[in-house]
Amino acid sequence: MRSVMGPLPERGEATRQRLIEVALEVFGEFGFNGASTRMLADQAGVNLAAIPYHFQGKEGLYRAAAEHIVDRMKEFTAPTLGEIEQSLRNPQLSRSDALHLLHRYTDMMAAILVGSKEVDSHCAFVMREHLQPGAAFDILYKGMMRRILDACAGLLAVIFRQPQSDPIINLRASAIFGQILIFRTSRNVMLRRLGWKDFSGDRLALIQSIIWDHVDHIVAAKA
Amino acid sequence: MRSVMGPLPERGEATRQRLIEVALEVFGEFGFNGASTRMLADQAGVNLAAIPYHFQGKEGLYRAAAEHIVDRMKEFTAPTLGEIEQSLRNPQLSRSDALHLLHRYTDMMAAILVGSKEVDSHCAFVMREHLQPGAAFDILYKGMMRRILDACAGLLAVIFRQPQSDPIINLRASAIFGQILIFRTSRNVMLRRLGWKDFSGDRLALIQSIIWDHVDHIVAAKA
DNA sequence: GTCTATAGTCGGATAGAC
DNA sequence: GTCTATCCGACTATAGAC
Repeated sequence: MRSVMGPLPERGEATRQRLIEVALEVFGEFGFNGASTRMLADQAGVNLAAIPYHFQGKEGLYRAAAEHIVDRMKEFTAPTLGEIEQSLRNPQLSRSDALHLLHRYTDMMAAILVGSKEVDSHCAFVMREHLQPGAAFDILYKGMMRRILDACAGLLAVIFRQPQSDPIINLRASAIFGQILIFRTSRNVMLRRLGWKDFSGDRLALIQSIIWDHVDHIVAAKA
Repeated sequence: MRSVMGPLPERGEATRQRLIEVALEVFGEFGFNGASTRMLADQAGVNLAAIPYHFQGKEGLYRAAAEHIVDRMKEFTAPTLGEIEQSLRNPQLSRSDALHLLHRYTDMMAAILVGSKEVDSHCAFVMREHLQPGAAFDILYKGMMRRILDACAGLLAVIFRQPQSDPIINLRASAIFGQILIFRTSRNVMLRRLGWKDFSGDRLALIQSIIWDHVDHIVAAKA
């Protein structure tokens, strides 16, 4: 009989998991200050005191949520980013191969940033931390943002035949990434203008094709 | 003698002005929840009770700050946007004229969004409200964002010979605008990657030239 | 590991003197 | 119009029973 054996050893882990899941949503929607520990505990169905116990406080839970985002994002991006990184290690990588990889890169990033409803709160979390770097900025930058931008800059360096350290290459990479990111940062404005409810299905495909059309023209003249 | 005549009638207006100035900075830096009425009152050098008295509460001050941003932004953008709007009313506007206006548009928006340190807090305020629409979203959207995007979409409609209502034109306008906006939304990431302290002077000019290089290639094939 | 109860702090708004 | 004093609610964190 369980009742005489005390709590299951896995219960603590389950409580941690539930808190992190809820933290992603609640911090994403309301921000660090806007979210209260009561919200978090109630929505996770756990006791208020579990937060300081498992995470040494509200900020610890916030950091744990950031680490979880990095892990999930790695799952999504690892196949494409890994292939790009491997290709970039080959000094004979051709421009047409780099172009092809860049196309896969923009499609993948758009699918994640524009299309995925699952990561809605994840993105809001990251955007907020971008805007006002706090306890989780380093976790997010070193864990994912740097790698994502490095991949784009690396491909552009091959296409433009410039060193990747060139600021211009990095600025180009940022601008190109901005074409994708705006559909996330200004999602509410876009949807309102277009009279759309979301960016799902065919609409994502349309956005992907427009972004690639733009990127293709940007790099075509040099390739 | 002033002392027997009570407070100056202008004092109330001065208090309002100081509160709004401080509100722009403090709400911009800490967000609505992160900013406390005590911060706001202390930093403005006014009494705590002045906030509910003049603005019917914290949220009223927040809305007043949003209206102030709209007014300031109109000052900056009015010359260029006014000219674009006037040109667009001419049904014979040529593609090369539209192209020229688009160049002025991207340069102006980049100067404001990337370069201007003065509006640092204004931008943070707006970005935050984009991310999580609240009491000020309508004020900002109807007061400035709509007009800014309409101008870009209008020019693209001429260049691409498509109706401005076409979703594709609006998606293109958004993507182009995203190339500029990312230097604001991801400013902290960019500066960190480049090892720069800010985007002032020559660096702004470099960013403007890269953005126009991209936009020019995007639209050149069709013009 | 989880719970209740509570401490201690800080939040925004208000009443009433000046 | 401004100020002080204060209310009351919400917050995070903790102590201690189970």
